[in-house]
Amino acid sequence: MPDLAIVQREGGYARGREGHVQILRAALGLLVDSGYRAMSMRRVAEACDMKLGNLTYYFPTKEDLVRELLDAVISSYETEFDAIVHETGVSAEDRLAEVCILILEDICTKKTTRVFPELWALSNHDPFVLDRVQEMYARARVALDEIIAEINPALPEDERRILALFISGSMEGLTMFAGHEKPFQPQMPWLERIAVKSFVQLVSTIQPGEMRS
Amino acid sequence: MPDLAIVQREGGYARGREGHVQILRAALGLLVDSGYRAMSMRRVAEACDMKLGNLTYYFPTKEDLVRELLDAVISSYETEFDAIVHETGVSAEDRLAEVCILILEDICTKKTTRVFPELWALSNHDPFVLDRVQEMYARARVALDEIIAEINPALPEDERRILALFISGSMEGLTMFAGHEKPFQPQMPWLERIAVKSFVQLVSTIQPGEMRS
Amino acid sequence: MPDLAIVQREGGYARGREGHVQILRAALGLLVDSGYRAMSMRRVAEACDMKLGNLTYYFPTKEDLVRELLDAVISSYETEFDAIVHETGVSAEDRLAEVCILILEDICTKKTTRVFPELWALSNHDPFVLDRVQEMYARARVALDEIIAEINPALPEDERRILALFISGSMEGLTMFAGHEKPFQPQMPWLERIAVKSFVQLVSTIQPGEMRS
Amino acid sequence: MPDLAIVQREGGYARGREGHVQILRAALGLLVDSGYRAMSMRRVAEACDMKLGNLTYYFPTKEDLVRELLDAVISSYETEFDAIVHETGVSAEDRLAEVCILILEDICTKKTTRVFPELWALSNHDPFVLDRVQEMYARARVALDEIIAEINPALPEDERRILALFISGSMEGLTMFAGHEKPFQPQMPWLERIAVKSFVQLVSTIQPGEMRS
DNA sequence: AATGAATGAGCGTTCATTCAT
DNA sequence: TATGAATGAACGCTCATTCAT
Repeated sequence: MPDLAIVQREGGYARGREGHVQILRAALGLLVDSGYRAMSMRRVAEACDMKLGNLTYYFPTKEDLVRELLDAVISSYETEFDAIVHETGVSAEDRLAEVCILILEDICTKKTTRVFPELWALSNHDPFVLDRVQEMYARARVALDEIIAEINPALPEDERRILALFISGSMEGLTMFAGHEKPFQPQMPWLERIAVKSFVQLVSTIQPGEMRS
Repeated sequence: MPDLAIVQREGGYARGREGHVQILRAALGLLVDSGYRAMSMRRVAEACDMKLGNLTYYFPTKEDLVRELLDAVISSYETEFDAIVHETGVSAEDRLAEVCILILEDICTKKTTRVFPELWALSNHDPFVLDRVQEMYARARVALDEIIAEINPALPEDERRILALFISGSMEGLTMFAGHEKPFQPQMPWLERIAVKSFVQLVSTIQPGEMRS
Repeated sequence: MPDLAIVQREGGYARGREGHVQILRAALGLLVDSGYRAMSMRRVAEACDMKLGNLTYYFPTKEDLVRELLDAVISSYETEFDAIVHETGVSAEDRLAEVCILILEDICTKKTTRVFPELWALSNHDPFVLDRVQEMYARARVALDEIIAEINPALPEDERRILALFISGSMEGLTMFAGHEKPFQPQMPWLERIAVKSFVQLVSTIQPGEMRS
Repeated sequence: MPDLAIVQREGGYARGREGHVQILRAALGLLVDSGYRAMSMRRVAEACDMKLGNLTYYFPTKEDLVRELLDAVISSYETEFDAIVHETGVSAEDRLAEVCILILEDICTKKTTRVFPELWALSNHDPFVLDRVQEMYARARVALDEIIAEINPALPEDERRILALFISGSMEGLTMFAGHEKPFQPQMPWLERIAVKSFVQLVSTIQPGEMRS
């Protein structure tokens, strides 16, 4: 079962919190294993040995469940990203490599390969999902942004941000090709080296104003 | 309404041939505007002023409709890609730039931004969709592959292929950030220049065996 | 494919008659192999390589098809029964045995085992089917009736008829137990001997008025 | 409304238990009055003043409903048969007569006349129904078997069983002719006397090995 | 004779939701 | 907290039938 960053709810009974976690875990499991369509209230209830009626006690509507699940999933990624950032005594280039490899390894996990395409699809038609997902990526880019600033201090802030966006997006795009059970999963190590080389080169050589030319 | 590469049905009356494309167009319209979940047989029928019973005359099962739609959508991209490939009197670097810009512009269209995330999500749980989508990307990489071979002839075939995969994936990953109505859509021109610079640099400088190190 | 006594239709084109037979045969095949529910207009059309529209040219409504099929099936049994009746130089008892064995063997055929329960079920809610089926059985009892008269001439006509009914019904009742692919099909030879012994004994020993006692 | 041997559900509220039997009764009513085809989920729901959605709460699939109904119907016959068996101080012949008359009277009830032909038809294409129905008849033959053993102790077990099968099948076969609203229903009393005479005579006079000759 | 196209009704099933217990 | 019961809408699909071509 995938990890979840459960936001502790203030108040409520002990069992209540447990129930919440149990439900979110079951929902995520269904999402990962069988896709968003399979994540119905009934199946979630069944997956955590709970009757449908009780599930609606915890989450009165499906939207409630989806949003809380979204928060939990995204928070878990955000805390992950926040943890990476600052290492001392390591060159900025090496730290960039580290961050990239960390992200690309994560892409290969079943959870990430399965959940994110669902989120991208949902975000096309649900502004709430869109906001939440973009917010998460923004947080993920903070680390990249800082490293880029170290490597290429001459770059203005807005250009740095676009650069981080490009690097982040670049890696996300490999999900569909080299993610979990995807045809090029075995080639992920090669892709990692390509990515790192390419990103370091890019960040090092790009000139202020070059992308505006 | 988005374009579709409709395989003209031989035989039948004109009315029937019209019905066929009408349905596919309506289905695509729903997929683009409201997502895969909204693409129900009933709504498709309604969207083309047709009764449900008649829709099942054209497409006995939803799977039939989905597959034919998939074929039509993907074929339209494939013919697009095939058309680009060979231009004479232009440097390989410029042609790489052209191909990349073409793909990145396409990513910004509503159709592409909306359809592909749905396909990525579907392909996680539907082997047929996975196959068809990967097949399409393989065709799309042919052009990149040929250009890479020109720029960097020393590169062995398998490494060239991974390079093309990286470049293609890189661009796809920008869909969620700079695609139609996405927060960084206005920055797509910058991203294009970053991408082109980065890819040309990567292809030109990478050494045989480097990605295997 | 089961035999059918096709009533030649006067007039019409050559192909028309062929079509009729072809359809009835296909319908019977479906009825036998998959039951009445599977005998839909669509499946019948498909089973005889015909488009639905054309099937409705031959049989405008399903009722038409069912009734004509019923006529054809039942006629085939009636002609079978009519053929048996008169043999000379054979004792009445032996002829009774022969008729019974013939009927019991017929019960074991796939066609009879499968079709008749459907007819019995249909006849419960469709007076037309009821009439037609009972008419057929009446014809089948004629042979029995004549033989009974020979064996036990003292028996009044109405009692003879009930006797024939009992004997006929007795045998029909074995369909569900010893018919085609039924659990006691291998024991049918034993049942035949029991039946013959029992019926001969019954017909020989029953006294006029005894069943009215 | 016909009788049903309802297995009381443990647990649940009274409302729910009522709903359960209400549904089974309504389903049986439809089966008896209008045949299996009319026993649709929608009509069953309507027949017990229930919405379709609620019916599927009690019986998630139609198969569930059909099987439980089958169990209830067949159980009611089985308990009936089991109750008959042992009477003391009555000759075996008289008990045979009693059992036969009981069965033949039952055949004349609307429920039996209507339900069993449906089951016979269904059992041709549904192994579950076939098993359940044959199992019921096997239970029904136990009583006959014991009585036959008393009347003709010399008969080996396997021959006794076939004899019981013949007698049982004989009577079942009268359903279509003398059952409820069938053309010979008024003659059922005559048929009863014929049957009893015939069966007693058969059981008494048959010799071991005779049916194997 | 035969196909193509369309309708309207019904089927079994799944679903999110609500509310009484 | 938790279960049981109920609703109403939608789903994909099959069907008998009709009619233009």
